[in-house]
Amino acid sequence: MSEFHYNPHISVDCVVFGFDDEKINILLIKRKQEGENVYALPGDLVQKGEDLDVAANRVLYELTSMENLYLEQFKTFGSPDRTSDPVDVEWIKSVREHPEARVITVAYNSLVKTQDFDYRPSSFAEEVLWHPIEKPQKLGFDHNEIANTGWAMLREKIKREPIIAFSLLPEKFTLRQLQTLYEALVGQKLDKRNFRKRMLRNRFLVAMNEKETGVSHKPAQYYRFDDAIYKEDFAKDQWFLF
Amino acid sequence: MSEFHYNPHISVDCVVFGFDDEKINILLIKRKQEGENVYALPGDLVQKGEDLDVAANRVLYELTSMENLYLEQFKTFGSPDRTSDPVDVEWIKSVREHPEARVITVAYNSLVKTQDFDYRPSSFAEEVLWHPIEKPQKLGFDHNEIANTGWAMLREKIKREPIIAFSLLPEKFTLRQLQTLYEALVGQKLDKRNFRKRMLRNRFLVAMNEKETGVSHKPAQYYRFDDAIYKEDFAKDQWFLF
DNA sequence: CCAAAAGTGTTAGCTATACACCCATGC
DNA sequence: GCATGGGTGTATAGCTAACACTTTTGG
Repeated sequence: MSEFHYNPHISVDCVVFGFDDEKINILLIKRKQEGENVYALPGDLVQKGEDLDVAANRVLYELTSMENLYLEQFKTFGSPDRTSDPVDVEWIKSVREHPEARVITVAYNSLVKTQDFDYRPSSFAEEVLWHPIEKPQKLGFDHNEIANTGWAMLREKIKREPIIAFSLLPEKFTLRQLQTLYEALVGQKLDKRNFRKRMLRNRFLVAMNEKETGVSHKPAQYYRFDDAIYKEDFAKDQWFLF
Repeated sequence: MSEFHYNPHISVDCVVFGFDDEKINILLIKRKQEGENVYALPGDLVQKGEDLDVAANRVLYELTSMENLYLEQFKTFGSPDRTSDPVDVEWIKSVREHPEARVITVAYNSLVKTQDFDYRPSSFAEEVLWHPIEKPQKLGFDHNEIANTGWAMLREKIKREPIIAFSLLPEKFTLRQLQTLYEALVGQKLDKRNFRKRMLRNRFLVAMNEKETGVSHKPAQYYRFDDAIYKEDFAKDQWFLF
């Protein structure tokens, strides 16, 4: 594949986190490379004249077939020696037209439900996988640094805008689901009664006329997230939980 | 000046805020350009193989002679049409070797005391000035967007790490000075008694054996910021004010 | 009837906010 | 002695955190 229409100096990398109703995972690819198993973040060069946000979506699509997720830029990594590991250097030589070029990379974050997206490796990705974030995994290039920074910044952001969390739940959800999600995000257990008290103060959380069925215990109330009420109450800045 | 050693696609822009003991200002340059007075952020292309953080410091130095300030990257701007205003296009043609190249720019933030730095225009800067942030000022390129984003992100950061604020005060300072600074940062007046109560809970704020002199009112107690106590008390995450 | 998760209230300590007067100094 | 900004306390309302038992369902 010719690369004449790529900007040899600028790449994007995508740090996609996925909630599987239990824990948070990170989306990785396995590179096609002789005799080595190298995991990395999905990322590649930007095209000439291509908007960065557009590039992030394209690159993720080309490698994983995932599309229509909300990617947000969080940091640009540009130290000249970010690609110095011999294994990485060899790989760059095999795929890049200007392997010697110094590349800065603009990193993007996303947070999705794993089950909302099908994925399938293509281009230089041999495999695509969701890797649990609690389990350490060595990545190529400086991708460990990028992924760790991305996770830290995403958590900071959720503290400021917890609304993000609701996008990870189904239309109707129970308070237990919401609490499990919050616990995965903050990385610690929370008190059930206090969690409910605080959460239910938020008017945008509305009880539905529906309960769980088919569970072998007291069925839980379903709630939904009301976007209109949310906007009304929090036009400006206010926040409760955290 | 030849540009063969510059990377034609990557630039840095510096959004430097300065506190003058009263209000917050932003550092601007006036470009040397025929018949137009164009204000802009200090910024320029990155050199080949140059670390981004290094480039930000170099560029700021070359344009303003300011050095040794702490610049922190906050966002990268890369829409293909960020430089479309005819006045900007003309200017680019006059100084760049590859005027047609699409440039993404990595933006850096800083927050300093205005009186700590001498400045003097050089390179393509005709003038360097501190501009009060309350007064709107049209800037070249997409620099208004960059400056506004930088200000918003700096304020967010100070909420999370208010320690930054102390770097803007002299070694010894009064609580009134501290309060004036906080009011400039949050953009609103605060209650004097409550401010003092909360602030003085912080052990790292230590009273000195010294008071103001030569003022025609009750002289104020001087305080200093104790870095060791700060680190001890807040090794992790805790914060009070805000 | 047993297991499993849902659902529910109270208390104590702390934090935020609102608010008004006396004090020390220079001129 | 007067103008100026420094410095101080209290009361109230709201929030956080800790903690244990009853309810509803399926099997």
